[in-house]
Formats: sequence, structure tokens, C-alpha cells
Amino acid sequence: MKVTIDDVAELAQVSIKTVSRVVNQEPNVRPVTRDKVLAAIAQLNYRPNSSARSLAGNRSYVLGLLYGNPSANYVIDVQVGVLTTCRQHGYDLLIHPCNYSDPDITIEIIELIHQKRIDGVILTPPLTDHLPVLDALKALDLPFVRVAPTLNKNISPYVETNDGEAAYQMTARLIASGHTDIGFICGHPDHRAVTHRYEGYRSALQDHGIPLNPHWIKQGLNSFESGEKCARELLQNARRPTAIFAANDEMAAAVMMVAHQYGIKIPAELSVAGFDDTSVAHQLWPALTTVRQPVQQMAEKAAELLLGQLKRKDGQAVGHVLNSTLIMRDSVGPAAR
Amino acid sequence: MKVTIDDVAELAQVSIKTVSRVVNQEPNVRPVTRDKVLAAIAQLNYRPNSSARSLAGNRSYVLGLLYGNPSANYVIDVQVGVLTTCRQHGYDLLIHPCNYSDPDITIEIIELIHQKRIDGVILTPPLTDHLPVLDALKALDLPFVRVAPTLNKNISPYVETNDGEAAYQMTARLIASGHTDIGFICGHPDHRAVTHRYEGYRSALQDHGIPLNPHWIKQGLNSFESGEKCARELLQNARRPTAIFAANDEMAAAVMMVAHQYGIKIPAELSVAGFDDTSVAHQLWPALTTVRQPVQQMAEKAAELLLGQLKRKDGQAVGHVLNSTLIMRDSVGPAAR
DNA sequence: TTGAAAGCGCTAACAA
DNA sequence: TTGTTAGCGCTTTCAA
Repeated sequence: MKVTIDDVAELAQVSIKTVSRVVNQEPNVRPVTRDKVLAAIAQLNYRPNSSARSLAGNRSYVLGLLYGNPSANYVIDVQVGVLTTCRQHGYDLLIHPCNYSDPDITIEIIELIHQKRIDGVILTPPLTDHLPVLDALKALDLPFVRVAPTLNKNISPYVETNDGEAAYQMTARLIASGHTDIGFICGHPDHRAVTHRYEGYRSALQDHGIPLNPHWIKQGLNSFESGEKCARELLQNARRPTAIFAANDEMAAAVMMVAHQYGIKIPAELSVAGFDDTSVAHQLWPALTTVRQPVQQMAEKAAELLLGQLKRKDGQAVGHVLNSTLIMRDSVGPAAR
Repeated sequence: MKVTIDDVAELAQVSIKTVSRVVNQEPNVRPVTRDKVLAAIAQLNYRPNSSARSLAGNRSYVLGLLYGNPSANYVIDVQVGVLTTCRQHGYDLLIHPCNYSDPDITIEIIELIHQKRIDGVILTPPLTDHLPVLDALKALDLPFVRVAPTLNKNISPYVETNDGEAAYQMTARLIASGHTDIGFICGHPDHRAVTHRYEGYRSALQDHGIPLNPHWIKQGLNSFESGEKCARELLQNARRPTAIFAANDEMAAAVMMVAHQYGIKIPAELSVAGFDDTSVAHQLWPALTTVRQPVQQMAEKAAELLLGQLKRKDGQAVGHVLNSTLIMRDSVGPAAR
């Protein structure tokens, strides 16, 4: 049942070191020898024992995924992406949901890394910009890659999407549909990446010569409840925007709910756009126009960057950008006037 | 930086075996000795190297979590629950999302278990009732626990919730509100646990002397789209139910959307109830009345059962039941007449 | 109740 | 290009 490196070496008529070389894709093995070994491995269905590997090699072949994001869909997408890369490269993944507002978060993470001998970690927002954690990782000299960081981009490799541009494009679409009175509900200030979205909105208005109306810009907190509050403030007056762009889908859902309550028809009287394309987006009525981030691909890429860093021992802070897509559904229509 | 068992043994003036005994909570250590060792461990901040442990002990201290459930919220809740228990007991968790309709799923799982030397696995629906996988696990003699199984409950320990009763209670509430024309949208037949819900609905009607109207019972597939189709069938005729109970929230969301399209007011003209209390439930308008399963607690309990099984080497098929809760929101009202 | 010694299966350093 | 040897840090006999 349990096949070891010795069995393979014996069958292939080589030393265990040679088997080890083949398994680890090290150079300096004659193709003939390599083939012999590979054949033996296949015949015996040999799988290296990862505990023995880790112990001897002082590496765990385990990556850590740290996240404090409350969105289940986002987290699942990230997990799937990272796992895809991990599986391809024979690495395991340890997931570690954490509470980013916990003051002991840094200690917790250091402990985790020590105890599990994690080879490298991937950080997702909002942990991505958590300075104490970043400092601790630097101090440990542990390779890490960040997904969608906004701070100190030069300290680590990272992956991001063109949030700002996408928000710009969405705003431009609204303008193209005749809207000039466009409200915006900002995202949680702790989730810095989300602030790009506001910037995109702002510059689109500016580029189209539409003045910013501060009354129509509200500070949300990403939650449905916060969106509801902002929506009421935006919609309770007779003079109200003809379109509202929310920095995430949950808040956009809240806008739609408040509009329904006020008897405001969507999209006839109010256009609504969200951001994230969460599962709720197409379960709303009318279906929500929104922006989709390539979360899974970003996570895959992040893991690739991390593994590359582990192999080459470099820590160049390369950044990769993957594009978001506008998803036009039914909640946006021409401006009524 | 790296403290080993030898360091602890030296400081505590005992042999490494004694340290090992203390760490593993084995019997036959004098309290005095134990305290000495514990003090040394604390002083040095010693953490056993899990690779060495696994290698020597031929156990990985890793549990596997297998899931094929498409609902991100469900999966995240399960993960959090299982992780909670794992952390308490010093175990790690390997997550393994899989496609339950993949014909090679069984081989994939066997490979995974072999390769990672997983000590035991937790299965969630619909993998819970996947006979080939269950047989394979039995053949491997690998301890496993199932969450919400419906088939062959005697072959493994399991955790479940009182779905059927909850559905009964919800139906009874609808009846108490004056509804007698209650439609039901069934869940996906592959997700067997969901069929309990239909049973609950049926017996509630029966117990209250309301005849079953087969035209008002539709087979859904858990998806929003399937719910939409069923909802149209239920709502397009003038003679239509005054309440619809859907076997999950996504389909209930679809019912609400269709009702909105038809201009049917909720809850004035139609009451809607769902099941699962997913995040969409309170983002709908009006907020959806639904049933909440204690998913996280079920997962915690499942992991506890699994760890118990690992310790005691028994495989008694004990079952644990945790109760679901009715969440009454705004989508249910008195029957209009 | 405690300890000594022999591995677990692999990688790393060095030799050949 | 290949092999030999010595551990990695722990658990498991078995003995004391």
C-alpha cells in the first residue's frame, strides 16, 4: 500500500537521490535515467510523502490564504483560484479566515506561520493593506503576494484589477444613456480598493463636464443596511438623482429595495448600478447591472506569483492587472426627463 | 528561532519521550513532571513540528473537507465550523471542492486521501449521499462523518437538522395566517436532504385537513432559473395560490421576481417563504421569511464526531440533530380573501 | 513512571 | 551524472 522512494529506486535500479532529483525536477539527470525512474514511479503509483519532504527539506509545501473579507462569494472564488494553482504545483493550501479588526491579528498570523511552517501567504482585502501584518511578514522574511493592494505597492508582488477604469466606464455608460444626475454610494473606507471606484465615477463626470453634486455622494459601509440608509437620503427628496451607482452590489440591492418602497420604478424612473456581480445581482428584480471582477483569475495569478517567488527567491514587487467587465442587465435604462 | 523537543527535554530535565507524553496528553506522567514540562514548553514557546509528528506517527493531523455544494454561503459556514473544531484540537484542514457529477470523483478523492495522508474526512451534501464515494471511503477504512445524509445513515456518524419539522412549522404558520392555497416548489432531487422539506409541507397540510393540490406542487432544481419557471406556472393563472413555499431562498427570490413582474403584491396578495436564510433573504423586498439551518454548528459537531472517532477508533454511526429556526420577515402576511 | 534507541521517508551536503 | 551518508523532529517499541 505505501510505496516509498526506496521501492522506486530499487525498481529503477538507481539510488534514492536520483529518484529525488527526478521527482523534484532537478537538473543533471540523463534523460534515459529520468525515463527509467518515471516509469518506475508510474508502475508503483508512487507519491512522495509530504511529511518526510517537509521535515527533511525544511519546507512545508503549504501556502496560507489569509482573508478577512465578509463576502462568501468572493472568498470562495479566491479559494478556487488559489487551489487551482496549488494543485498544479503540488502545493497544499491552508485557509485562515481572520478578523481584521482583532488587535491580536498579527500575533495570530505569526503563530500560524511558525506552527504550520507555511512557505508563503496570499493576502486578500482588507488584510492586504493591514500595515502591522505586512510589517510582520517582512520581518519574518516570508514571501507573500497581495490581491488588490492599495498601499505600499512596492513591498510585494501583487495582482489587481482595473476597478477605477471599470467604474469610469460604467459611469460613462450612464451618462451616455442621458443621465447627468448620478448619485454614488461609496464603499467602506477600510476597504481601500473600493475607493478606486469612487475615483472612476468622479473622473467620468469630470471628463463629461458634469459638475459633482456633493449631496449625491454618500458614504456607505459595504453592508446592505448602510446602503439602505444612503439610499433613503438620496431618494427621499423630490429632487433626486435619476441614476445611482453603488460601490458594491449589496448596497445597490438596498437602493433597489428603498426605491420599491418609495414606488420609484426601476429603470424607468431610476437606474441602478452595482459592483461585484455577486449572486444577488441576478436574483434582484430587475436584474442588476454591475461590474464583474476576475476574482478567480486574480487568485490563480497571485498563487503563481507566490510560487515563482518561492522558486527564485526573489521578491520583486511585480504587479499584474486583470480586467473587470461591465455586466449590463436590466436595472439601467435611459434617463427619464 | 526553532525550538525542538530536545530543547524542552533539556530545560525540563527529562527525556524527550516524557515531553512527548505530555504534549500528547498520554497517561502515566507524574503531575510534578508534567508541570515541569509544561513550564518548559511555555518558557520556550515550543510548538511541535507537525511534519515530524506525521512522519513518525504515520498520521497527518489533517482532516479533509469534501464539498460539491454550489452555495458559497453554505460552504463558508461549513468551513468556519470545521475550522473552529480543528483549531481547538490542533488539526489542520484541507478543503477540497469537487464536482459531484464528475465520473472520476471517486478516484480523485482516493488519490487525495492517499497523497495527503488525510486522517479523516467530512462530507457535505450532495457528496454525503454519493454511494461510490462512500463505498470507497469504507474500503479505505477511513473515518468519515457526514453532514445531513439521507441514505444509509447507519454507515457513518452524521449530523443533521430537523428540516422536515421546520418545513412543517413554516407551513403551519402559513395555515395559521389563513392560507389554504399554498404552493410548493421542490428542491433538486439530487440534493436529497431537501426532499425532507417537501415532506414537512405535505404532512402539515394533511394534519390540518387541507387536501394536496398537485397543480400547486412544482419540481425545481434549486436554481433561480428553475424557480422562475415554477413560479410562472404557479402564478400565471387567475386561480393561483395565496402563498408559495420554496425549498430554498434562490427559488423564493425567483417567485418574488415573477410576482413583481405580474404586479402581484407581496405579502398582500401573495405570501412567500424560502429556506436557508442566505444573504439574499434580507436583501429582497420585502425581506424574505425563511428557515435558518445551524450550518456552522453542524459543521463544528461533525468535526468533533470525526476527531472522537479518530481517538477512539470506533465507527458507531451516531447521529446528532441540531434544530433549524424559522425567520419571520415581511414576505408572509395574512391570506387575502 | 520514565528513558534509550530505532526508525518514519525524505532532502542536503559531499563524494565519486 | 550519480551515489553515500547523515540528519530533519518526532513517535514507537521495548527495557528499566
